[in-house]
Amino acid sequence: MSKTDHLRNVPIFTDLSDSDLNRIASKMVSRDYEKGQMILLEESTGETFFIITSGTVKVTRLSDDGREVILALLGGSDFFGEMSLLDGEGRSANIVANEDAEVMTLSRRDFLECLETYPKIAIALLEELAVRLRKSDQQIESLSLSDSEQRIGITLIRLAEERGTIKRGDVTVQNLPYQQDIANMAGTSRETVSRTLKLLEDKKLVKRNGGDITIFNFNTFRQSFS
Amino acid sequence: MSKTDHLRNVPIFTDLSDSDLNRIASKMVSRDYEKGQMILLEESTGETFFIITSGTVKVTRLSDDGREVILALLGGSDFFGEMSLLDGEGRSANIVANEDAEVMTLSRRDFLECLETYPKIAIALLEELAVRLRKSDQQIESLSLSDSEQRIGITLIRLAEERGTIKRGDVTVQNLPYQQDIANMAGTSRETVSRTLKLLEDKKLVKRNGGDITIFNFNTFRQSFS
DNA sequence: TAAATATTGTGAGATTCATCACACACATTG
DNA sequence: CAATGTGTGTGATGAATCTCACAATATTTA
Repeated sequence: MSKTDHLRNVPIFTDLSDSDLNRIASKMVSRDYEKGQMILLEESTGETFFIITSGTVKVTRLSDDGREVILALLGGSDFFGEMSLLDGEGRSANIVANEDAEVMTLSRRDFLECLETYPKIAIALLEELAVRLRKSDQQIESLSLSDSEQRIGITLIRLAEERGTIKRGDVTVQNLPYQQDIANMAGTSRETVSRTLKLLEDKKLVKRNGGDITIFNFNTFRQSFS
Repeated sequence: MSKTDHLRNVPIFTDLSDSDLNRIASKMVSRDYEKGQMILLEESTGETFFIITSGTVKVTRLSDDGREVILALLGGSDFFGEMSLLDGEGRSANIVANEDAEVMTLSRRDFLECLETYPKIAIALLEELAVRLRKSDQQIESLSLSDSEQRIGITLIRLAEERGTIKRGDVTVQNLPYQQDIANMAGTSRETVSRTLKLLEDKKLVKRNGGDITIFNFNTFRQSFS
């Protein structure tokens, strides 16, 4: 797939004409990262905008004592790096390749120029940030009010909505993240994730199979956890 | 103060000329709310953009059983309502007047037209959303990793940064919110807030005086809580 | 395939914190 | 002033869940 084709799939660029896409694509540079490799470090100032063309990355914050919070898992056509380009602050999160990943990058100058030149991009980006903010708010609510079973349920829902496949009302997520990562997404401990997944399986709400999980009756499941 | 003057203080409008500000101001309508009055309800679709001209409001989410999470306290020159205008989703939070408040409103159509007409507004709004997203991420981290003392400390820092007055390195916040509201901001219980504030006072980190609180050595305080 | 490593499962004890219950302080109101 | 309301302080208790320790699988590597 060409650079231009990749761009077309990114929500904030979908409104552009082919020639505009080409113009932007010509300014972008590809980079590869191996699993586990750090793409962006918390301390560095953000100078680059990234679009993921393959693989997945995780967006994290780390505490002094090394504990990790996973803010998001991003995959193909998702983008990141825009925050510090926009507000000029240093990075607030780390980005790590969760599996081998390929990204396209745009420099700060070119990115900001895009925003000025194509107001549609700015507006589409506003929409995207609004969606992210909304998700963050939901997560803050769930961390504040829900017990660990609920939070883990909600985390499964997030995963299912992002990478699940539907089949007759059931949703299967292949290659569930490690329990430690689920714990870091749900704000709980790895052991609690282990016990809770077993509990959900005992309740016949989900079925595990190797690294995959199937959520039965996804709509019902979702309702009972939010 | 005239409508135009109010607009000038709002970060996303600061770059505009007086005549542009006047144009926008002419489309805005003032409204008053009494303490405790609901400004926006979770279920309604957002059709209005709001700028606060006086008073404060709280942005909350409610669980089924009535427990509340306070996502933000907003005051003069802050704005809200933009999220559902941008992504078209229904509102995700409630807005309540925390004390008597006066706001200026802009209709959906006029707001979106502003964005198209003045790309600078769109870019400034992007910056603002980036800042908010950053704060949300910090809060998610603190809810995930910190104990209640830390979370309450961080909440005090948020309050101090938004409405505190500095004096020789100490910061005083006048009219601290009720303990129940602090609890709802910090994701803990009212009783824990009571005990923790006493603890912080015993440690000589803060001093309470009526409804006011002084944080000694604010920079040190901030460092030890983040 | 065996060995080594990584991931998951599970019991038991320690700990934090929410909750309940009620006392106390302070202001407001009839 | 009594009476009522609203916010705060504080002990006791129990439940949720974190942590530690180690066993059981699964996966990768030699």
